[in-house]
Amino acid sequence: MAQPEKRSITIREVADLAKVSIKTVSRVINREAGVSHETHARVMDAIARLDYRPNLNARGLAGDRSFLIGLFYDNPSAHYMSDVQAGAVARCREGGFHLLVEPWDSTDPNVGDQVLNLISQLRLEGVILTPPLVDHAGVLEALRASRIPLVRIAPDTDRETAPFVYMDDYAASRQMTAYLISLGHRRIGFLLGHPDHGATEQRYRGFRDELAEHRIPLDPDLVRHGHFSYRTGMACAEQLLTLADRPTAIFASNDDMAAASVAVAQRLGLSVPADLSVAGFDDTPVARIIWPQLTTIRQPISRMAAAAADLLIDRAVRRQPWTHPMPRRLLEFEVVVRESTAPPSSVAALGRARR
Amino acid sequence: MAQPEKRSITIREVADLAKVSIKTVSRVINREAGVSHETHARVMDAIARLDYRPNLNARGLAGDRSFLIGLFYDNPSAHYMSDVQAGAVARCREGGFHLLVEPWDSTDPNVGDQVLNLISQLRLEGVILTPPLVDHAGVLEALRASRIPLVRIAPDTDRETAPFVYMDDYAASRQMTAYLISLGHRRIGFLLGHPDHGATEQRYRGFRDELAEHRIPLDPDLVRHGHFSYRTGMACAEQLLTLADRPTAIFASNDDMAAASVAVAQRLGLSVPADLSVAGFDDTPVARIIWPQLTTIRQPISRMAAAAADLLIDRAVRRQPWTHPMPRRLLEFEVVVRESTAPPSSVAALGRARR
DNA sequence: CTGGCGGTTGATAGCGCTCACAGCTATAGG
DNA sequence: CCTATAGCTGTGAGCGCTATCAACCGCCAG
Repeated sequence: MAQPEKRSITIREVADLAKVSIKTVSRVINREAGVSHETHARVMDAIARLDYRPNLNARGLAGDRSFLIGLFYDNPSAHYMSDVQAGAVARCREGGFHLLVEPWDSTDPNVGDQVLNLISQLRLEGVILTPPLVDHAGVLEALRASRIPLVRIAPDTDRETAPFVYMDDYAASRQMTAYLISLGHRRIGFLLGHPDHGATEQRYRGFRDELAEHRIPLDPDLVRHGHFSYRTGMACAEQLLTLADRPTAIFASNDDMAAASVAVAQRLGLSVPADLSVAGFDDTPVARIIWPQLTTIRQPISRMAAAAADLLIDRAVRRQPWTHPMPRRLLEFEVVVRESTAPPSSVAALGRARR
Repeated sequence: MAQPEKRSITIREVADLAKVSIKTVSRVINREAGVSHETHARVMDAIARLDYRPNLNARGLAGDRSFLIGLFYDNPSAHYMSDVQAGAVARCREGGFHLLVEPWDSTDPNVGDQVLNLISQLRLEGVILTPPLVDHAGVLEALRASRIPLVRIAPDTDRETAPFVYMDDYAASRQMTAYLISLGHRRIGFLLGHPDHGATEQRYRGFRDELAEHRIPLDPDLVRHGHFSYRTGMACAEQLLTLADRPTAIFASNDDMAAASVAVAQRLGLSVPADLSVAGFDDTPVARIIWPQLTTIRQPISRMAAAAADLLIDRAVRRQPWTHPMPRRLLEFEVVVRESTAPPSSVAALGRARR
């Protein structure tokens, strides 16, 4: 069965139709200056009439480009990655770029090599790195060796060497802590996240400093080490809630652990938020799925990713390396108050008594 | 600051070092037959010594290929997409391909055009389509017009025109229904999914047919229309559970609605599973995050995606169109029994009485 | 009238690879 | 001895685009 060979339109045909040289068409495609208004219009018309789409492979080969940006990750959170991806893809599309997603196994000792291989084959024009891969020494080194433009999302270490985008975990944590204190809580439990994750320390510091600011002593019994997972959250919450002098509120480093705390509380016959307030961090879908819905911090995940893509595209288009100091972008978080927090029952009782 | 210009190794340098022509190197790279063992070894050695990585742009331009497979979606479920992506990426990497993810807005009337544009620019070698985009007429038509190889995941309509991978929603639904019946449930509520989604009908049919098989009459009051969302799930569950003669079990078309049912039940003071059994569908992370954990159906999502990538890569490598009948792959689901289901209290009481 | 200059356009040489086809060598067959 | 065949390797022409640099057209200053 003979296929009607589907040769696609090339730049030459456009040039012929517009009665210009291919170079001029190329100029128009690449938005170069120095094309007269009239010629530009004629070329655009020809492009539209022929439904011409420039071949990216050819553009890439001739110009040593690829119009591809890589999103590298090893984050197990589907929600986080889907937000990142949405933000990055949207921005790429506006800029005429495409997103190539590549998961990496950060425990694989050869991951640096594999990264190098990918990059030199595909000629990626930039790479976005997400936590926790963003702090992986091997990957970072491979990326630097290949001199590929790189933007990091919420990095923890080595912040001077490459541009990054971030939010202020520390400030967010302080703000949430301040909110719990303003409700009247004094005994607040804190659930730490995974020790390898940079945000863990930031969030804890924010909590501690805000307590100190209010001259509330930090009870070490009320601080537990989880790993951001639901399972570890349950264990921590159980320890906290079976304490003789249990906390009136729990601030968990992420929503999964907060959700676990709610579940444990309910199983122990405690009502949330009447007997226990629970606050999370991240505003993942879980926060709205459980009942009561979680008070939490909304991270600007997709906006961070968009900003990262933005930096990369800008650099690729200008074709100029970044200069020191490396650009960075700070994006705003938001404290989202829902149903899982309320004044502690003692205060509430006081309130009722006063009436 | 003068950059030491980083020219990369080309096929010519490999050829020189191996003392062969570039064509022979090309043969080795492409695993073509007809290269003597000795020559092959010499070339491989040169490649390794120079750390040569073929330029994909050049390979693509010369051979009219791209080594790129597109994953097109408009599925709002992060978990679903992340599973799909994981399966597809893994398979692509094994085959030397790369995954380009492209979300589309299926409500945009121009989506067909945009798809066409992307494809002709990037020369994708194949596209994987996920639900519900998989049944979008405009996208499907654009894809067919561009004659690009296409594999659909769990399509509903038009199943003859392109290869697809799927699981048997109908059988899964019957099996879950049978399980509930085997526990002793007779009044079982059913929560329908989104009417546009092909699986909705399949799952409902499975439920109905299994009831019929056991000669259990279908009470129309016990069937409610949700839209796969937590919110609609709550509304439906509320209606069901405030019925005078409420069901002893609810089978929800997906986990979100099942989770909502659990939440509503608990708010109404019903204990799950003692007073109400709840079963879900999909085995999303939610199923394990809520308490009690959901009995549900595990979809082979990432294996479906891997199978889809597999078909595409195989076709790209063979460079032969598929022949009728189009290939299809059926993958196995799994009923995952957790804590949200148990015999109805009447039966349990009976059980206790019998002891 | 000449030279110079900004604005615009075109001719041509690759980019690094694959493909069609030609050429070479060694062995087998007539 | 010549030709046929098979196995392996090389030659040269592009793929569709961008980059370099030259050419051209006014127009103005000297």
